[in-house]
Amino acid sequence: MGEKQTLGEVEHHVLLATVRLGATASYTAAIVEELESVTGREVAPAAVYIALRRLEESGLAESEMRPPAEGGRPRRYFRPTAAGRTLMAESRRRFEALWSGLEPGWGDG
Amino acid sequence: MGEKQTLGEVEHHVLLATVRLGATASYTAAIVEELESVTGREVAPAAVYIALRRLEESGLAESEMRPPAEGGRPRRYFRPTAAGRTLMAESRRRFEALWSGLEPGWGDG
DNA sequence: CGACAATACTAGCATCGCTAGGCTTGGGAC
DNA sequence: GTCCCAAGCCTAGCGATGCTAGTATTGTCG
Repeated sequence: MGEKQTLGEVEHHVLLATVRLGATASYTAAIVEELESVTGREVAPAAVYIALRRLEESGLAESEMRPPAEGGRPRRYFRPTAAGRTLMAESRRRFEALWSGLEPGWGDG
Repeated sequence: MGEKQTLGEVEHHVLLATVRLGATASYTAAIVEELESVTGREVAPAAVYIALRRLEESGLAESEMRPPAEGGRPRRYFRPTAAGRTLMAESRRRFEALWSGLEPGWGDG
């Protein structure tokens, strides 16, 4: 049923951030910070959180509540499933195929 | 104000196809064929057409009806505006930043 | 204890992705 | 010419995604 074929841009970014951060650091606020620092674009925590939950619904990510090692209130940590990783890789392959032959900076002026 | 900040995956693909095809070949059916041959993924002509029209509404693409050089009924030819090219380049930069440090095939297994 | 800060979470709307069609028109058969 | 067909344009409308504006919960510190 919920066989998704495409990832939205934010969904894709958010999944990539969970990979970059790893299992011990990928909760909402850290993902927001990672995305802003790597891409330079602001993103609302709720947008990230909702994207993650909807990805979980469609089987592309999974999560668990867990108190951080340093102590403090429990957070929800996310990571992509195998299906999520496959879809990310396919999406990347499609973009690279379309970009190939186009100079990286051709649209800048 | 229609100041778009992000491109959907299909929107982005479709804009890239218009660039690849150039001004004399970028009408709906040709774009569909280009996308399928380059990305290997099927896409409906109407999905492409609607994406292009919505991009035009938000100032990221422009179009005109024109009979093809070979003769035949007029077609609508599309191309990205400067704003569209800028947004494509920014979106690409964000993806590459997030991908950097991750092997291209890490999600394949 | 009470206030504060961090974080999870929800509601709801605008935009995007897609399917299932209908409409128009050039060109060929006759 | 006129009838037909295929190419290709275009629309309606629904589910998925992106985002804003919040509320709820719970550690920690004074």
